[in-house]
Amino acid sequence: MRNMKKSTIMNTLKKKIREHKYKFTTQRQIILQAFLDSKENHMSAEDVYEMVRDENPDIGLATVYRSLELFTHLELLKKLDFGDGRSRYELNDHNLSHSHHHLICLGCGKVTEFSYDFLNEVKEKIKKENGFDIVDYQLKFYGYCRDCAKKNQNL
Amino acid sequence: MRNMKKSTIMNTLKKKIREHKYKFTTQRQIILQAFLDSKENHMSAEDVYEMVRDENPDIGLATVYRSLELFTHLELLKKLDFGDGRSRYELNDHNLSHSHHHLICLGCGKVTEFSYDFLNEVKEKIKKENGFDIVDYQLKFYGYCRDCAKKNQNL
DNA sequence: CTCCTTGCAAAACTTTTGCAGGACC
DNA sequence: GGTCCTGCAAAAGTTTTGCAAGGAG
Repeated sequence: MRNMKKSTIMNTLKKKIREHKYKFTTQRQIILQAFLDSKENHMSAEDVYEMVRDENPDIGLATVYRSLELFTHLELLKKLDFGDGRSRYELNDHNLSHSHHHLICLGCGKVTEFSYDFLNEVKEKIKKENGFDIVDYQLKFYGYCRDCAKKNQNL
Repeated sequence: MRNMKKSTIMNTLKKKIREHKYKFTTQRQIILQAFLDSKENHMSAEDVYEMVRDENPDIGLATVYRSLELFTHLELLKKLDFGDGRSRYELNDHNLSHSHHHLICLGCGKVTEFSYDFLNEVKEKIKKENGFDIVDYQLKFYGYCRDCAKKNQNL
């Protein structure tokens, strides 16, 4: 998905919203556009609100929250938690078996992405042992990034 | 750790608190005891507060929050997030390579625990590729438990 | 005795909600 | 035109903080 043209992605998102009988409003489009344009991959509601105000200063924070909730429900976004007291969101690339995970630095708080496929082998095991059907999963690693590991050595 | 006598565990926790030059106050002991006694493995601050008031009605909610933060910092507890808007805590059994993960049911919200070791193989890879030193990790699976999967079929 | 810790109350934040007006299809 | 959606403001809920009094070592 990251390789596609932004306008193509927007059309896909638009289609998904309409398929579910929701309206593709200006506000919803602007919010989705923010995710396509942002360099920050993990935006909080407040981050989105600020980006979106540049485009349309009249938009309300409640609308941002309502849209993020809707988009998460429609699986256009994934809701993440990095333990900093607010929820964060990223575009959902619908690639379950090749999804990425997050390396969260305990020193500087930086979040890096990391690819590693392991779901399929575990999925079967969990189904058999627990009778639990996995739809999605989240894997977070906590530790120290290169820079912070270096700083720790100097203490 | 789950197999040890509670009093032995409490002594270990006490020792750890004192090692770090913090005081082992009555309130801190009562809060830790709540974790040892609770049948609920994943307590929110409010859950802890309610358990603890039975023992000492004068304890303040702020004290609970401050203690949970301290214990997490000392790695006596692990802070978890199941996406229900409040943080939850569990005893940290310091068994990184045999740690457990959580199966969160999207139907009924029930959280089940699940053991699966896979850290060691990934740890090296991440160190080499990203220069990132892993200290801890959290793995959550979202899906449908046996009961809810059955209900879904009947729709 | 000296700090660290606590309780209380207030504050700070994030997120949710009610409602009247507006926009989409 | 009917219904869904938005903005505003207020509310709700969780977590944090300031401060004076109290307790542990």
